[in-house]
Amino acid sequence: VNLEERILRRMRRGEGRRLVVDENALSPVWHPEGPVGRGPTVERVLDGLDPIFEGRGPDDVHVHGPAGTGKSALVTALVDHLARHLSEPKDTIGTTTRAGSGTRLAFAYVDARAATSEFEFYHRLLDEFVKESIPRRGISTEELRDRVENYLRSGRSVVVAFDHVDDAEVDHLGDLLRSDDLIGRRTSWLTIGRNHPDDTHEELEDVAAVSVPKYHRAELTDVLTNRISAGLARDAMTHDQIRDLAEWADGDAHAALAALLGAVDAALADEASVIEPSHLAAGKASVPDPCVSLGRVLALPENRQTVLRRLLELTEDQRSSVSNAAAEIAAASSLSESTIRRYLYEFAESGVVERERAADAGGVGRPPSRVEPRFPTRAFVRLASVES
DNA sequence: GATCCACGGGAATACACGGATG
DNA sequence: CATCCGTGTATTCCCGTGGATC
Repeated sequence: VNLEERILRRMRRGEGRRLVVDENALSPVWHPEGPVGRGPTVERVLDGLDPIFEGRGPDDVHVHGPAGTGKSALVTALVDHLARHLSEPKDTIGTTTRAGSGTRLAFAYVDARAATSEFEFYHRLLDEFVKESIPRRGISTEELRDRVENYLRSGRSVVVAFDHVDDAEVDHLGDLLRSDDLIGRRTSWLTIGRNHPDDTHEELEDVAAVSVPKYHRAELTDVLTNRISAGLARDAMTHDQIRDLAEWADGDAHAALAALLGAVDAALADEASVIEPSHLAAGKASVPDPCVSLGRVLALPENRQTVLRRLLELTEDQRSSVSNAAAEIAAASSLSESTIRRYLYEFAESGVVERERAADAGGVGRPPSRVEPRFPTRAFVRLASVES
């Protein structure tokens, strides 16, 4: 047997085995540089931002629409491109102003899921504006705020895209939008959320709203086809399967991608080279019906993600009460049982898990509640597998 | 020495149920 | 019968402490 043949044989084997070409392309929390479709929506957002093209700060805009409609994808791509074309290179803080260059613009994208405190918010903002790295310890929130103001002092205008405003509890959002100080005056907000502005924060009431419609089945099929041709081996999925997935997801791209990744996970566990119907079914089953977005779960601190991962390893039985689950998890964790219990209640509060009143076992006292995950389980395990 | 925030623990409150009380 | 009480859990709320980092 000659070398050529040996190599060809290896290649064939490798090809058969390689179901996934680029897992990133399949991830529900990854956004392509150029979103598929959504052209008219982009236009309407740009209409709202139009003054920036004349060097003025625009009025606030709120983009809203149901889950999985590509809001984040659209806005991240937009901010990215705008920054590339319209903003000046990042400055160091003390840099003196160039005279006579008109209003200077800067853009920032902040995810409320990650920036949960005022501190995190300003930190992220500075990170977007300024070249030098900002310390995370030993510096006060006030100090950060002052630095932001300082940055704005030289007449800059900034456009801040603030994503997921109604999804986490951002009580400081109100203060920010209403604030009368330099930050309030020189900042144009591009907020993104599920709800119509009237139902989100009172500060958003008069803001121009752009609504993003749900994907039609054909559009979602296109989105999926794009992702799949980039992420999976050729012919790993049939066109019918893709259509079926799009129909099942009912316009929710997030759910579709989460199920897809779940299906891929199942196929890999099977060492299969194509997605079988059973894999697709397993993928769908790994996305519960009321289901929080993967982005929210992955934005949780590492310790909590670990707890969630352990939770998924428990049997039905072990999840039959909060205390029970907490005890089981604590056994294999460095965290105390009481902390884990608190986490579980927090998860329930934010919808990441659901507490279901157990069919009462006739015991004395308040009946326990079973713990059910409400996030895409297989996709989560795949994406969160940052081993320690 | 300063800062933020994750941990951990415990107090307060809610709920379920059976039984006693009016 | 309606209400209250006691007991045992479940759940929520709150806050001091200390780690890690600047």
